[in-house]
Amino acid sequence: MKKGERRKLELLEIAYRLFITKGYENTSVDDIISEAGIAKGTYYYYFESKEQTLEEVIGMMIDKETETAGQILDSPLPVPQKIVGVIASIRPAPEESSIEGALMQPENIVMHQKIKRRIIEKVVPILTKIVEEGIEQGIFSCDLIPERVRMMLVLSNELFDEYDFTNADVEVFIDITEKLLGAKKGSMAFVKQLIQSPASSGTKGGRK
Amino acid sequence: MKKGERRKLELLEIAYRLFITKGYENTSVDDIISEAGIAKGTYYYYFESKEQTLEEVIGMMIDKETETAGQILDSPLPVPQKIVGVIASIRPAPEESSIEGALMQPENIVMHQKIKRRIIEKVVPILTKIVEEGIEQGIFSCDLIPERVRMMLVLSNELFDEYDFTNADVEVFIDITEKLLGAKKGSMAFVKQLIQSPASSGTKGGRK
DNA sequence: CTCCTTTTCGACTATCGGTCGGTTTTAGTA
DNA sequence: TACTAAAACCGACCGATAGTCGAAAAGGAG
Repeated sequence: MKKGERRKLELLEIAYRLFITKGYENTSVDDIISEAGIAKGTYYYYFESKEQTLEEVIGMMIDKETETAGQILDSPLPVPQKIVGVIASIRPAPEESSIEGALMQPENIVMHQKIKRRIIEKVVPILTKIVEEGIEQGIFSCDLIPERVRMMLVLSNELFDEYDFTNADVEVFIDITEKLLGAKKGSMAFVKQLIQSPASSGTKGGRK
Repeated sequence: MKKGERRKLELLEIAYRLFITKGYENTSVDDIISEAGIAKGTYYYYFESKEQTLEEVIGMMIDKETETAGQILDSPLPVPQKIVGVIASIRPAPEESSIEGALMQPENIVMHQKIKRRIIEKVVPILTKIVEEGIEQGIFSCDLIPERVRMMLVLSNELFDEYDFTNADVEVFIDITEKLLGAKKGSMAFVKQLIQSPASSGTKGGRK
């Protein structure tokens, strides 16, 4: 049936917006249904629980955030750019920065954490293929690729999700990436241009 | 006054135990007070909120988990062993594995995450000093030490907190650590002996 | 004893996630 | 068109839970 699916999508979008602006914990089911103009029963006709709604909202976000990564894999870009592109694609887009800002508020750790985990899981195979491509081209040289790729992703997530990361962090991250993949020293240095350290442009300093 | 502090500590210990066994979300304030044999009002005389109780419980756990790290710093162990010791110290002790097991249940992500963050923040300066010691001895060679140390901790936390990590993960982690600190290849290989991969001894395979 | 502070009490409130029995809409079918 | 079964919807109600509050003990210090 069509009707039902449209309604569910509508609810999902309302939930998405509310979860992100107010935080998951601070959004009540009543908030969602009053905004949608439906009754409690209707909500629970579409969702088993509030938690399941969160899970589906997260699914939506992940699909949105990872589809770019897939496109990059099939693009004709040079391998190092592909890697940067993929890592950048799972970072907040400029126009969504306010969203991601909200994502990091303390009341959203749950959602944030779940998203990160699932994104990594989905991106590892993509990045693995890219690295293998780089190895064939003689740019990289390493074994245990999925494991290495996973660590890269864990690091980039953990570091760049912070409120502020320093230029030194970026420096070290590039260094690790090169050594991790057995790339030539400096071959990833161009990343520095692409990543804006919030600490270097802002007035407030200090970690965390 | 003495009376009050003892009571608070008592409550904190009950909360600690319940949070860990049942999970933070699944532990009600009523659970805590009924176990302590006090009234609701008394609980809120000592704590502003349930959330603040969690914060204080976490503080306790962190003090306990990081005091070992401090002792290792001042011990006469060789530098590589010190590093392994520190990293191991912020991992679940064998006799506490059931506790940490509960820590990783889905209902405890919040607590778990908060703990990890704060432990890393506290351990970075300690590990930094150890690495500096290693540099003086010519074992390591690198700059930007706090940043590198932080990444090591982020990785070890993220990897070894998983339900299962493979031998390949350990392999790569060792490789990264050596390259990160500019250590000689193989100088950290002895770590392998110390870390038991749950995937290698268990029957169930597959990541996550 | 009196006065003040610390500690304790428990009934009460507000909110929230979730349930349930029943009603209306929709869409297919005779 | 009339009937029917399924899909969609409703909202009163429930149980649990975090947090409040005014008052009552408990415990000194003078």
